[in-house]
Amino acid sequence: MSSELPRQHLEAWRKYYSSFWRLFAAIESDLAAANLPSLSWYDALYELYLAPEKRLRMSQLARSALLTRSGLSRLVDKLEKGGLIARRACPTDGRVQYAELTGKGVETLRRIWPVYRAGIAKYFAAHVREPEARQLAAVFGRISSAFDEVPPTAVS
Amino acid sequence: MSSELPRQHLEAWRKYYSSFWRLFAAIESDLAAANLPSLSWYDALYELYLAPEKRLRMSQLARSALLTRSGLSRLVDKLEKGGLIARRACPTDGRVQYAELTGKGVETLRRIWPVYRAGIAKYFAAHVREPEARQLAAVFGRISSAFDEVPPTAVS
DNA sequence: AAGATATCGTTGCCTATGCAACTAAAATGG
DNA sequence: CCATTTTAGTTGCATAGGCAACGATATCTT
Repeated sequence: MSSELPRQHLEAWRKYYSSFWRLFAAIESDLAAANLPSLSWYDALYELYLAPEKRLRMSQLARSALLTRSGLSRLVDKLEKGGLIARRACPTDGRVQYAELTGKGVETLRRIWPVYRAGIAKYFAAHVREPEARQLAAVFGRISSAFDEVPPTAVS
Repeated sequence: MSSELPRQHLEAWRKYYSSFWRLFAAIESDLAAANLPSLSWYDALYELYLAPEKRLRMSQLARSALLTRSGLSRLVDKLEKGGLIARRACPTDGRVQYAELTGKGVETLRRIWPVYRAGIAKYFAAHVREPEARQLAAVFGRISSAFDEVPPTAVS
């Protein structure tokens, strides 16, 4: 377990960390200014949009949308109240609920995207050259997928 | 205003975004497991640690710690209650308050750092080669500093 | 097949933090 | 030098989201 942390890496971390918060705040602020829902709504809707039949189990949507199950449950309440998704019972397992994207949900996604895209372009992409973008995708792909590895079964 | 968003850049954004949340959650979770304060405490304490005389005005600390002034005000309440900082009035301007790091604050910073560093190493640095780290620092430095530019004076 | 255990989603409760309104203290300007 | 405006920090109120406990259902064990 490398608790080693070279100077360059620490520097990279610090800039990564602070740039993220600033980017995030700037984009959220643009969305709010346009009277659009926040990124957490977008994330959940988009995951459903990508899913087969535009629906996912609650707990899987939670994972995809980077929330806990309880957090997701409440988010789904709001999305459902707004008519953006519908809860559907699973016919074969009485415990599971599906969240299914509605037409209105798709429409909302389409209203959010232009503003979100503009934010990504303005605050992020404008400062990243194409080869750098490829590199970032590669590096963060590795970092992210390390979390997907099978969790060590108790004592690994 | 390039609302243009090339494929590579979008891909980089998505991975950047999701890897950040996972990293952040993992590190926070490690800190909580070690009975240590969260990153927001660390960030504020560390900014004070770097500051001349280990103190900053509230509003400047807010900027540095990536919080709003109101959020910072409450954070400072807790840090003060824990004896990690002290509020000090400014002798020349009755409106300003300084937050000043105490010895106990420094000590807390030192208790947090090993766990934080291990998290950065394990979840982030382990997946980043040295030249990549340099590149990340450069790119995120550019992104971050774009936010420091003089704000456009009303109509720019 | 019945009891024990595990899993899924929801809910109670708590904390963090943002916005807008407020107070006090400067700064400005007439 | 008083009146207005600006600035710094704090506070009321609201929302987001986590943890742990719960109820319902499914799976496993004997």
